[in-house]
Amino acid sequence: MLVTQCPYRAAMDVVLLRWPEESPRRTQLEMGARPRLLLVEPGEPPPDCRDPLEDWIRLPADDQDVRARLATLVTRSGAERPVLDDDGLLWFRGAWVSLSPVEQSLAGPLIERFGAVAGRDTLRRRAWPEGLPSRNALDVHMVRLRRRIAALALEVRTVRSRGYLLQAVDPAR
Amino acid sequence: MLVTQCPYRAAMDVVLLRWPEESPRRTQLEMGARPRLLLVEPGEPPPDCRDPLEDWIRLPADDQDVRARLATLVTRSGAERPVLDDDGLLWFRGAWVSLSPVEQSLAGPLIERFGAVAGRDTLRRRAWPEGLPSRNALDVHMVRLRRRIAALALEVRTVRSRGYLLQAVDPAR
DNA sequence: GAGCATGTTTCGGGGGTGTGAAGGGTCTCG
DNA sequence: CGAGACCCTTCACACCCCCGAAACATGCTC
Repeated sequence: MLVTQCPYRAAMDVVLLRWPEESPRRTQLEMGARPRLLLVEPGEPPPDCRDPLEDWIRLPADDQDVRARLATLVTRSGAERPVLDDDGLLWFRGAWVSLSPVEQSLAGPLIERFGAVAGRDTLRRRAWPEGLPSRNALDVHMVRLRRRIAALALEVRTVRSRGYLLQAVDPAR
Repeated sequence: MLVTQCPYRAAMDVVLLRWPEESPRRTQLEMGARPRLLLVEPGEPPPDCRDPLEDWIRLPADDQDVRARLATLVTRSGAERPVLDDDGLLWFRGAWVSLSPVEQSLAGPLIERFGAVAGRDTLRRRAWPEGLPSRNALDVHMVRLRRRIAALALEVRTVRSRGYLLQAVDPAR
């Protein structure tokens, strides 16, 4: 039996932490691309937030204000998808890798169905409309694509006898 | 040669507007991709900000808090770019190096497309409209340009069979 | 002459793609 | 329970082409 998972992309939970007390944890969360809201102690200078997945609010704060900022972070974290630009660069969270022509063809359907399964047939037809060159060409190119996108914290997971699924690497793991 | 001033690219101004009074203007600014900070009147519910170029703050607010949010928006909007001045000096983050004529021609397209790929053909035509002197003249000059701009923490990255991409060196690496 | 800008040659590294082969994991059928 | 079929992963290799970089040559300017 397969692991039953939420079939749509669940927005990631926002982590609340105190500023500046918990600053080490902030760095750690940034590495994992986890959305976070810094609660700034009265009198302390506010942090320098460059990451769109980070926000802060001055204490004491309105409850509705905190909720509004949390909602924004949830929206932003759930909306982020990889993008393949016209120059063959795959962008994700501000970083990029360059893809070879075949890899671009494969990445297309995977990105369109980001978080859901793209069938092997779909991928085959997109990369080789004239027919597959050899029996395992798709598999080999998938290995190569996997290795590349690992640098962006993306992964391709196999769904046996169905196809492949592109998703962000779970930072908790 | 006299350098009179640093030609910093003016960071795009952040527009301050009152919320919810000036809500029509907000839409207008969003269309124009202008960064903006909404000043939320006491008691009013905060806006739903999805755009990374938008932020809000509850009134009354600390002066340092407003400045911090403005600074964040400036950073996000004014992705700072290198500038090539009329004297052949390439400026970036307050420092400069001087470029030879050919290097200036090459730097032009790279700066215009800062962060994206500039095609080899584009670069060739810009530097040698009459035709490339030899097979790998472009490569050689690119090596020389690379060496120079390294002092500014800039780098040219190759995108194989497509062209070159100019970007700031990632300090995390 | 010293130093710089530019062009040219040459060697070598490494990417992009296809192919064969070995091997592991899972399911099914006897 | 074991054998085999099926699906997928991974490695190693071959081939071609793109590009990097050093070294050298030439001409120009101060």
